[in-house]
Amino acid sequence: MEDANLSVGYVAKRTGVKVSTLHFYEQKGLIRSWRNQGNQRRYKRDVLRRISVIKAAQKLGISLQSIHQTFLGLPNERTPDKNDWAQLSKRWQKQLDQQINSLTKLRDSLDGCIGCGCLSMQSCPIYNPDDVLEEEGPGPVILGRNESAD
Amino acid sequence: MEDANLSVGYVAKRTGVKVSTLHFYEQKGLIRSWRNQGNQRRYKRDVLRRISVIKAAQKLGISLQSIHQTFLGLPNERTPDKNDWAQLSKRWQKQLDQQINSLTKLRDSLDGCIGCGCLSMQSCPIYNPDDVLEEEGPGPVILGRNESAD
DNA sequence: ACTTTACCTCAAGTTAACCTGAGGTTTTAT
DNA sequence: ATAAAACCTCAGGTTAACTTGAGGTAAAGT
Repeated sequence: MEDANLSVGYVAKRTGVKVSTLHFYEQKGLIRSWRNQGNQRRYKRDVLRRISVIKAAQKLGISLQSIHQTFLGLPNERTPDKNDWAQLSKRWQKQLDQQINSLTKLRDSLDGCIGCGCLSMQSCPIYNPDDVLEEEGPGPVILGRNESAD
Repeated sequence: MEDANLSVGYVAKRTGVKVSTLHFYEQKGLIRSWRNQGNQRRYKRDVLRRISVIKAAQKLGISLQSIHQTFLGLPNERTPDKNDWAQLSKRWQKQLDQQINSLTKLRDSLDGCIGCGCLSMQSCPIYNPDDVLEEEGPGPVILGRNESAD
């Protein structure tokens, strides 16, 4: 009953993803399996959690790539325990916080900004909620009072 | 000075998108242009706002498709005015609100949930922050106290 | 006038995240 | 002992949102 060997079909049903997706994830290094006599995949139970974590992370807009990166922090030898997962959770919470923050700013400025006459690609909080000004270009051009901007 | 005819290059520089992207958007019906003598694209000034709105919406995770849909609400004959844009803004604010809500729930339940023993594909708030239970399948299977779930 | 620079079109390539199908083997159910 | 259901591999397809490139015209700078 420990470390049962689950079939793809079972895992697929349990997690709601397609078998092909499991193949895909395996190929991407996100999950692992061993093979039985007849070359069929078998999984440990922790694959279920892995997959649910993948799904969760995807909801946050995190790419498989970066999920993969994060998973590198998990132990390979032993089955990850609560602490291991909790750490991932922490990481993603930060990301989540930032995302919520960005979106909140965006929302708060949306009405005032999108409807106003000052929409600027370079300086508008809508376009640049937080962060990155576009690098290139001969200096910021502001849509503004100086030009009609509709 | 009204309804100036802007070139692709100018629009590209102003908005920070590539010329090819403008072609692409036009082909998708998101922006419009007319041609000059030499068959070159010319834009009205409102294209700038359109593009910034596209960018904004994309930050919200809204697809071009649905942006296109929303844009259908804009007047085609006349240049959209503040009211027109404000209405779009309203729509997206709702979506934003929901998104923020989802993410917040997700964040709040993340630590408690991902680290616990009850992670369930079907019922866990991580996996289903708000909404949709997976349709298919012979009834929800819960990872839980009944089975070791790591 | 001449040479860059900017545009144009159309076809094809790119990345992410999967899905589909063909052709063949293993398990499982009866 | 079979037939059906589940697997396997590998190649190629799909969608979104663009980007790149080839081959050629137009506009701008000097």
